[in-house]
Amino acid sequence: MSMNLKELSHQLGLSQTTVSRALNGYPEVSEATRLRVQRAAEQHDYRPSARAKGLATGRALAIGHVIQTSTRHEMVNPIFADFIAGAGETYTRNGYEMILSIAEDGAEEQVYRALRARRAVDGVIVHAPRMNDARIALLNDIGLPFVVHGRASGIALPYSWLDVNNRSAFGRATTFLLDLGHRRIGLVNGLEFMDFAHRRRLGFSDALAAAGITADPALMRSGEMTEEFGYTSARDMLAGTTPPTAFLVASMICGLGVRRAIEAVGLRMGRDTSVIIHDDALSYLQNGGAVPIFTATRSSVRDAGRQAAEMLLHNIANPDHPAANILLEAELMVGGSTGPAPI
Amino acid sequence: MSMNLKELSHQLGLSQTTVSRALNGYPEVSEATRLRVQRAAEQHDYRPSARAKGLATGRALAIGHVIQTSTRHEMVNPIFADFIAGAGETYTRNGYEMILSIAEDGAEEQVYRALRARRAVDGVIVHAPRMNDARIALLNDIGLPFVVHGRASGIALPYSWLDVNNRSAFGRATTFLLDLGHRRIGLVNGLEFMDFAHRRRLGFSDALAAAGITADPALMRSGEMTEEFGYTSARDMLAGTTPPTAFLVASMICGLGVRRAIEAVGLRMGRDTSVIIHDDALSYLQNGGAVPIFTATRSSVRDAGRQAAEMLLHNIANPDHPAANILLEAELMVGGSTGPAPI
DNA sequence: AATCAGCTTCAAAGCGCTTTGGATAGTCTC
DNA sequence: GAGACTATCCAAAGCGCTTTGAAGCTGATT
Repeated sequence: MSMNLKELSHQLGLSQTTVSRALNGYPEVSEATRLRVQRAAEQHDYRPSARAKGLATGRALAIGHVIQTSTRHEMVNPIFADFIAGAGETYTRNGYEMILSIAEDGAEEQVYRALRARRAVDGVIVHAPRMNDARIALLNDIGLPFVVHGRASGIALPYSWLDVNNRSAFGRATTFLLDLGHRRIGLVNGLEFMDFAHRRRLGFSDALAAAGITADPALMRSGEMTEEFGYTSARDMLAGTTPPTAFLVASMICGLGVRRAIEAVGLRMGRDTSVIIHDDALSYLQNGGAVPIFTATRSSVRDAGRQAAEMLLHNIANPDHPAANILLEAELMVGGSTGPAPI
Repeated sequence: MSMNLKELSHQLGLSQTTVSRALNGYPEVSEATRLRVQRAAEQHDYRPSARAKGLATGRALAIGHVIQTSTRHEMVNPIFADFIAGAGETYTRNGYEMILSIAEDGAEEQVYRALRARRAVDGVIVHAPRMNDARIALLNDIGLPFVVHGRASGIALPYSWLDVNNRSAFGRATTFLLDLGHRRIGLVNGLEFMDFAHRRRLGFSDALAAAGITADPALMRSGEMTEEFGYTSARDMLAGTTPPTAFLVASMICGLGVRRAIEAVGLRMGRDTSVIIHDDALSYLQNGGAVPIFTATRSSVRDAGRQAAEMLLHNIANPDHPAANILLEAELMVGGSTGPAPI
C-alpha cells in the first residue's frame, strides 16, 4: 500500500529509530545519513501516518473548530469561511490539521466533551461567544486549551482571547456621524446576546451620551444580520415621524439591505442619508475597490483567524503561560456612504 | 488523565476485548455484560481515542475538504460555509470527522498527496471544479476516494459527482426572460474556466439561439462573483447604446451589485429592468422572505453538501461500486425582480 | 595496550485500540 | 455421561510511529 517507516528503513538498511530521527531533525544522526534518508523519503513520498504519530506522541496535531448551526434558522456565520482560511494558513505552516465539527442547537457541550475524550484535538477555537458564554468554564473544566474569537462579558476567570475593539469602533463611528451634524442615528445591530453586538451597542450609546443625546429606542434594532433584516429595520425607521438621517449598521450584508430601504423611499445614500457599516473584509464581499462603497469600521477577520490560531498554538506549546489577549482596533475608513446631515 | 480502555476494563473486571466488543455491538457479548459496560462507559465519559482506533482499524473516520485560496485575490468561496454545514451533518451522524486543509495557489496537488500519504482521511470532496480539472485524474491515481461537487467538462473517465443542472437552469431562466419580451439580455457570469460558469453560459446561448437570437459579446461578462463585479458589469452594459432590458446574474451577491447599477442610472429593478440571479440559498444571504427579492434559479448548497457527503461515505463503504452521479434541478422561483420588457 | 569520550546506530517498549485464535463453562443430543 | 455445540470471555498480536536505554565504532588520551 503506502510507504511506511518499517519498509523505508528496511530499504535503507537502517533502523526505524535512525530514520525517524533523521526525519524529525534530531542531532544524533550524521548529516550524511540524514541526507540519504531525506532523499529516500521524498522519493517514495513517505509521510508518517498522522494517527500513528499522534498515538506515539500523545499529541493530535489538530485543532478543532466547532460551528454551531441552529436548526431553527439554519444560519451559518458568514464570517466563518474567511476566519477559517486565515487560521488554516497558520495550521498548515505549523503542521497542524484543522478539524471542523458542527454542533446542532444545544449539543455544543457534548461536542466539546467528545473532542476532548476522543483526544481528537490539542485545542479549540471558540467562535461567536455570547455574553456569559458557558463554553469558557466548560473548556477550563475539561482542560482543553482554547482561544476565544471575541470575548464574553460576565466571565470573571482569565482566558485567552482575540477580539476587535467593537465598543471603541462603534463609538468612533457614532462620533464621526455626530460631527457631520447627524442627530438622529439608527442602529441596526446584531443579536445583542452575542457579545460583539452588546459591545457595539455600548459604544454607540456612549458616544451619543457624550454628545448629550439619549438613545431613542425606536432607532435601535437587533437581529440576525441578513440583508432582509437590514432592509426591514431601515424601512421601518425611515417610516417614522422623525426618521434618522444616518445609520450605523452591523455588517456589509445588512448594509446592502439598508441601502435598498433608503433608495426604496427615494433617498440617496451618502447624500440624504448616511450609512456606516462594520466591514469584516470578507473576501467575497468586498467593500468596493479603491474608494469604499460604505464608510466602514474595518477589521480583517481573516487576519484575526491567523492570529487567533497562532495564539492557540503558542498556548499549547507553553501550557503554563498565563492567558494572553489581543485587542485589535478597527480602522474607520471613509467611503461614499456618509456626508453632512441634511438641513 | 482521561479514561481509556485498559483502565475501564480493569475497573469492570473484564478484558479489553470484551469491553471493546460490548461497545462496538459485537454479538459475542451477553446483553447483561453489554449493559454493564455501556453504563460504565457513559459514566466515565469514555470514548475510544480516535487515533488509536484509526491505527487499529486502518480507517481514518475522517473526510477531507480542501479549500483553495489564491494569494492574489485571497478569495474564499462564499458557498463554502453552507456546503460544509450540510456535509457536516452527514459526517456527525455517521461518526466521521471533517478535516479542512487550505491549499495556496498551486500547492493543491501536494495537499491531496499529503492527505493520502499521512492516511489522514478516508476520502475527500472536491470543490469548485474547473474544466479539465487535473485533480480528478490525480485522485484516481493515488486511489483516494472522492466525490466532486460539480463536474469537470473534458474529463473522460467516470467519477462520482453531484451537480446542479446549471445549463438547464440558465436555459430556463433565459427562456423565461424571452417570454417576457426581453430581447437584449446581459449575462453577468462567474469565471468561465470554472465548470459551472461554463455550463451556465451554454444554457444561456442555447436558449437565445433557440429563439433565433445571437448572443451579443458586449452583453456578456465573466469574473469573480463580487458585488463590485456585478455593479461594474451592469453599469458598463447599461451605458451602451442599446442597453439590455434584463440581466442574468451568477449569484445573489453579484445581483446586489447589478441592482445598485440599475438604480444608479435611475431605473427600477423589476419594472424597467429585469434581473434573474442564481440563488444558492445561503443561510446568511437569503433571497427575501415570503416573496423573493430576486427571481432566481434556486438550489440549496447546504442540501448539496448533505448529499455529496452521503455519496462519499457510500463510496467508501462500497469501494467497487461504479461511480454514482446526482444531477439536481434548480427551481425557477419568481420574485419581484422580473417583469415584461418595456416597450 | 587499555581507557575514555564522542559520535552513530539499534533493539525494544509503549501509545490505545481492534481482532484473531483460543479457552472455559454451560447446554443439548443421543 | 460422552461428544458436540453454543455462548462468553480472554491473552496476545498488530496497527505505525516515537523514544528510552544501550551498544558498536572511531580516534584520542594516558
